[in-house]
Parts: sequence; C-alpha cells; structure tokens
Amino acid sequence: MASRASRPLGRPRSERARQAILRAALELARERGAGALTMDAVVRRAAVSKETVYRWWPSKTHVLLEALAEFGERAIPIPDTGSLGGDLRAFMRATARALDPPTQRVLRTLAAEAATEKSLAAKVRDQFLARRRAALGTVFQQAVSRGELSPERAHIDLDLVFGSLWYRLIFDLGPLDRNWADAVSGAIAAQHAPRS
Amino acid sequence: MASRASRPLGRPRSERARQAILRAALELARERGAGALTMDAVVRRAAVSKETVYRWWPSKTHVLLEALAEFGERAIPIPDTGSLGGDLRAFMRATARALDPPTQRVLRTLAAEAATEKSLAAKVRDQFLARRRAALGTVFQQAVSRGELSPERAHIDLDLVFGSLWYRLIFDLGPLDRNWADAVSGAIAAQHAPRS
Amino acid sequence: MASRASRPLGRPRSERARQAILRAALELARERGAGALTMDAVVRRAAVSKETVYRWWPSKTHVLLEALAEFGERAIPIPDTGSLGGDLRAFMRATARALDPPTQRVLRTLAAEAATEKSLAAKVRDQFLARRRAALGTVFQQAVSRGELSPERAHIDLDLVFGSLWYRLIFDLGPLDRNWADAVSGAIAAQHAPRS
Amino acid sequence: MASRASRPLGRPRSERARQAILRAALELARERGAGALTMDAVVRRAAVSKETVYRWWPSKTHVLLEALAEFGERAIPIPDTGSLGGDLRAFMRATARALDPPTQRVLRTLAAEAATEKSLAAKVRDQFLARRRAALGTVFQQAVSRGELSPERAHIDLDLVFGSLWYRLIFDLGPLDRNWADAVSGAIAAQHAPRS
DNA sequence: CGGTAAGCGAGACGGTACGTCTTGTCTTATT
DNA sequence: AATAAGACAAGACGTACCGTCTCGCTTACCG
Repeated sequence: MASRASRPLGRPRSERARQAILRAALELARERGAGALTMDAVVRRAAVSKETVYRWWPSKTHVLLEALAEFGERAIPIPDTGSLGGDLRAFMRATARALDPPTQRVLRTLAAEAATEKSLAAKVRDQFLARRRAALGTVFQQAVSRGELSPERAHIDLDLVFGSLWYRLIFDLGPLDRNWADAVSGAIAAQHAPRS
Repeated sequence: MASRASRPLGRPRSERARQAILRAALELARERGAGALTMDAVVRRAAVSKETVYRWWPSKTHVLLEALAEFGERAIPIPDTGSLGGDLRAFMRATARALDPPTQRVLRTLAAEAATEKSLAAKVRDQFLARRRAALGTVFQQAVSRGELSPERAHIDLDLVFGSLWYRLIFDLGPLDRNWADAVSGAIAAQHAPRS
Repeated sequence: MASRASRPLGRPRSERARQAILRAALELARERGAGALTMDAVVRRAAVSKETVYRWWPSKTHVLLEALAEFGERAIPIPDTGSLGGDLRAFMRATARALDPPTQRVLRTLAAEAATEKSLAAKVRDQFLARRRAALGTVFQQAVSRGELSPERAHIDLDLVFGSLWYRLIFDLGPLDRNWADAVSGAIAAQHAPRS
Repeated sequence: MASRASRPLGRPRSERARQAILRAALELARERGAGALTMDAVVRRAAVSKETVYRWWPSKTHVLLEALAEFGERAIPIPDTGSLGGDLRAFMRATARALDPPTQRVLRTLAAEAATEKSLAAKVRDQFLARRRAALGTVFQQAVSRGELSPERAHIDLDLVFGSLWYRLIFDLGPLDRNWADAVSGAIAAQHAPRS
C-alpha cells in the first residue's frame, strides 16, 4: 500500500519562501505604493527566485491579496449600539482609524491593479472587498432585524459607503478621517430615520 | 505701437500632430483599456515622433485628459424637473446611458493612473472629475434653493453618488445601468424626503 | 570532496544567442560599415533582446572585437624566406590579399570607434591590433636574429608599416593592393639594406 | 549693364554667424573630442539657428574642416638644413610640438568622421591632409634636388611618416613627442643614407 | 521710398538609436 | 518536486541627435 495520507512526492513547498514573498509584497506596497510594487522588487527583497513566485501566484495582485489575507486582516469589529445610526458611525470611525497612510497606499495599489484588468478586479472583489462588505452587511442586517431598514436598501447603501471611501482615496479628494466617517454615516442613516 | 498679439517665435505647433496624438490616445484607451495605453502605441498610431509627444505632455495621463477635454466632452444636461428626486434620477439615467463599454475603459484607465500616483490623481481630479462634480453640484444647488436639501449635505452626497459609480466600475461590481441609476438616486433622495 | 569545476549557478549562457549576436555585428560591419553598426540593428538581425546584448558587452565595439576574435581570425602566416626583404614582402602581400572591401569596412568601423573614445582605442589596441603587431614583430625578430636589423628599429618599423595601412584605409588615400605591399616592404627593407 | 560685381540679391550672409559656428565647432572638438561634436552642441554654443548651419555646410565634418582652415592653420615651417636627415627631424619635431592634447582631440575627431564614411574621408583628405602632405612633400623635394632621394620613394615615405602619426594617435599607441619624432625621422632617413 | 529677395533666429517635426527597466518564461544544479 | 540563480525574448520607457520644415523678422538691393 501507498503512504498513509498521500503526501506529495519531492521537496515540500518552502514556508519560509512563501512568507518572505508575502511579507515583501505587503511591505513594498505599504512603503512605496503602486508604482514600486514590481515582481523584481518583491523577488529582491524576499531573497527568493522569480520562478518560485510565479509557480505559486500568477501575478503580483494575487500575491498582494494573499499577503493581506495572511498579515493585513485587522478585522473591523461589528458594533451593536442598538441603532443603525450608532452602529454605522462606530463602524465608519473604526474604518477611518485603520486607514493610515501605509494602508492607503496598499489600497491604492489594489485599485490600480483592479482598474487595469477586469480579471484582477474580480480577484480583488472576491478576495478582499467581499470581507469588508460582509462586515458592513452585518451591521445593516441588524438594522433590518430592528425594522429600521428595508432589505433592498441595504445593498445599494453598501456601494454608497464604500464607494465614497475608494473615490476619495483614489482621486485624493480629501482626508478619510473622523469627520468624513461621521458625515457619511450621518447621510446614510438619514435615509432611514423614522418619520415623525 | 506694441506688437499685435505677440505671436510666438519659431515654427508654430502642428495642429495636425496634436490632434493625431489626442485621438490616438483616446482611441487606444477606448478600444483596449489601461494596459494598452502606452506612449509607444500612441506614437505609432499617431505617426508622430516621441519627441513631439514629450514636448507637450509629461505623461500619458496628461495626454488622455486633454483628449477627453477635446473630444470626450459629452456634457450631461442639467435637468430641472422641479424636485430633487426627479432631477437626480434624470441625471443618473443620462450618466448611465453615457457609460458604454469604451467609455468605461477610458474611465478605468484614468482611475488606474490616479491610483498609481498622487500627482496624477490631482490632475484627474482637477481636470476631469471637477466638471462632473460641478454638473451634479448644480442639481443639488437647485434642491437647496427649493429648500429640499441642506447645503452641508450636498457635498457629502456628491461623494456618495460618484463614489458608487467609480467603485462599481473599478472593481467590476455590477452594471451601471438604468436600474443602478434609479437605485442610487432613490437612496440619495430618500435622505431628504419631506417628513410627514 | 570539493565540487568538480564550480559550474556557475543559474541558467547557462545561451551559446546560440552569443553566436547570433557576434555574427550579426560582424555581418553588419562587413556589409555596410561603421554607420550601420548600431545596437538596434544587431539586436534585430540576431533576433535577440537588447538586455541580452548589454548583459555581456558594454558597447558595440566590444561585440565587434569579440566577433573578430571568434570568426574573423584569418591569421596571416609568418613567412621565412631567409631575408627581411623577402619575408616582409610576403607578409605585406598576404595582408593586402586579406583586405577585401568587406574587411576594409570592418577595419574602418574599428578605427571610427577607437578615434571616438580613448577607452575604446585601448580595447581595440589590446584585443585586435596586438595580434597583428605580434605577427609582424616575429618577422622582424627573425631579421634581428639574422643580424639584418637592430632591435630598437623593429619597434618603430611596426608603426611605419601598420600606420601606412590604416592611414590609407581611413582617409581613402589609395588602394591597399600588391603594388602598395611591395612599395612599403621595399621602403622598409631599404633602411636595413646591407651597405655595399 | 548689370551691377559691377554681380552682388547677390537679398540679405548678405552674416559673417558673425559664420565665425561663431566655426569657432564653436573647433572649440568643442578641442575641448571634448569626437563624441561631443554634435550639430546641436554647435548650434547651442554659437547661438545660431540650425537652419543657418545647414544652409552653408552639409555636415559637421565640413564645418570642422573650414574651421581648421580659418583658425587652426599653424603652418609648420619648411626647414632647410642641407640634408634630408636634418630637415626631416626638424619637421617632425615641429609637428610633435604642435600636437598638444586639444589638437590631438581635433585630429581624432576628423579621423572618426573619415573612418565612418568615404565621402567624408575624401573631404578630409583634400581639404586637410593635402596641406600637410604638401609641406612634407617639399622637404622630400629638396632632398630629391640634392640627389639624396629618388622621386618614387618620396611618395611612399609620405604615407609612412603620416601613417605612423595617425596610427599612434587613433589607437592611443604612445606619445607623439620628440622621441617619437626623432625615431621616425631616423628610420626614414636611414633608407636613403648614402651607402659607403 | 516701397518692393523684392535672401539670410537669419527660433523652434517644432518625423525618425531613429540609445541604454535601462519590467514582465513572464526558460534552463540549470542543488536540496 | 521545489528551489536559487540567473539568462532570455519582448517591448515600453524617456532622452538625445539628426536633418527638415515653417514661421516672422531683418538687411540689403533695386527700381
């Protein structure tokens, strides 16, 4: 009989190389932004061969996405203050706090990739945006349960909230700070304010 | 008497070359998107020397922006239906109609450039986004005049509306069609619906 | 035990590319002369990437010199007729025979490079001229052994002989044919003719 | 009747521009050598328009040759010491004295041009080399008159003498100093030494 | 004195080569 | 089988010169 759990033949994949690559990609994106995230730079910093990168990831976008899943996931806690307005403001303030300049550079890098090619857009959407949307979706779901919000509105509101974030980020339209967080949550919550 | 209009010395700039370059850049962006808009490709298609392009524009982004100002200006008419909801829906539907696939490719190209470098973001913001924001701003201004909308809300609503557009566009989150137009305008207008 | 011969790491240099580059450079110089020997032309004809050329040779002069060492080495046989006059005439006639138009174009190309930059002059001197000087030097050495020639004269005579060759070649002063070969060898040998 | 000397119509050629161009070309060749003598550089330094240069000279070689005729002509005096050996040594020493580094750079520039294109070689030959050859030719002629030298030898000796000069110069084979001058004149004179 | 004609500066233009950079593939020996 | 090392083809980058061109202005003469 064969080996117990069908362990693959040959040299096993190097965990050290994998981590070095992910770390290098994330660092480069954080430190210097979209223009500096090149495969050559990743390979250089990770002290790894190009072949190894291309064997496991088809493009730098894939590397960066996995790096974010590995290291970057500072999950935003889902608040429960009892009202949509309160939950939303708490969520947005937490989001704004997370958006320090290195993080902004990473997000801009992702956006540049996504804008360049639809297939990369799909990857970013499914492997990165989805998580953020799910978190905010939960907040909206709580509001639906409380009867504050109709289900059909929740979906478009996701676009409005995250859209304003990316729009300001990509085109450098203004700070993504506490004021911005409050303004956006105020505007969204106003749609659903109880009529007197 | 002074000289008439101080015509600059030397051979005058070739209008033919200028147009060929702008047209080539816009065509390439429309046909094949961000990845195919290279200086070499522009030069090839415009049958122009590289020197001539770099003499007048520092980067392809600048070329594309001028091309849009030259050819792409399909101004969206500013509607006046008497209510914010009506105006907004009309504006968004017209916007959706304008967003055919070639136009979407151009916008994604702009977004890719803007996301890569802040200085390009500034250019895109000031020379392209500004006009669109001004148009929608006028719609909101009319609503302010009618007492339907507070001035401070108008500004954040601009971000929400355009943000949702670019967000869906860049990350390929769904069609930018009439349904989308109605959903967004409905959501925004709901914030300002008269309380009973 | 140590490694066998310390074979360098990585993909080995492509012999095919190397030969194609050298061949292309030599052909271009032979066919069309100094003006046509450009890196772009070499790259085009060799169907090779620019990177590959610049990885191994810092300039076209270096390429051409290696090409000559690889393919162009039609060594001129060192004659031994028993007298300086006879040896010299034989050597010069063989040299004249070798100087067909393509070869002349190659030599003019080398001269153009050498005249442009001292560092290139040094390369040409050490990697190309040296061999020719050594050959004629041997002829003179034989004469010294026979007592026909003083050692100190041999050195300056090298300059006189090759100088007249390059001088005529570069400035297109006349054919480098059998007559020329006989005239030069006659003049040089006359210096050393036994006094009656 | 027509005008007296058939003065051409239109604005007369600017002597100031002509001199500025010639001076700029010569200076650049003297200061920085072959690589730096570009039409653009000449035009820049002469504060003159390209058109003006190309109107009067078809190439930089032509400019440089005329510049040498205008400014550079330090004629080497033709000595008459009573013997070929003496005359030749005097001539060569004067030549060596004239070959300071800037002058060497100019000559290398001429050689680079001549080696690149036969038509330029012809120009250099007829408009520059000819004068030098004529001067040395006169020295040899004197020797022929004195019966020291056969006429048919004079021609090939010209090549040997000047050839050694250019050969050493182009390929940077050694100094062109008094020692060299004496060695060459000694070797040439030895051919014609009276047999005992 | 006004007209005619060439020279001139300024500088834009199409073209081509330069040398560098990045991408994604490949070919080795080693582990 | 995975790795490191690194060569390779492809092709874009931005710069530099080349030689040509198109202007408006200047400087002569000529009638």
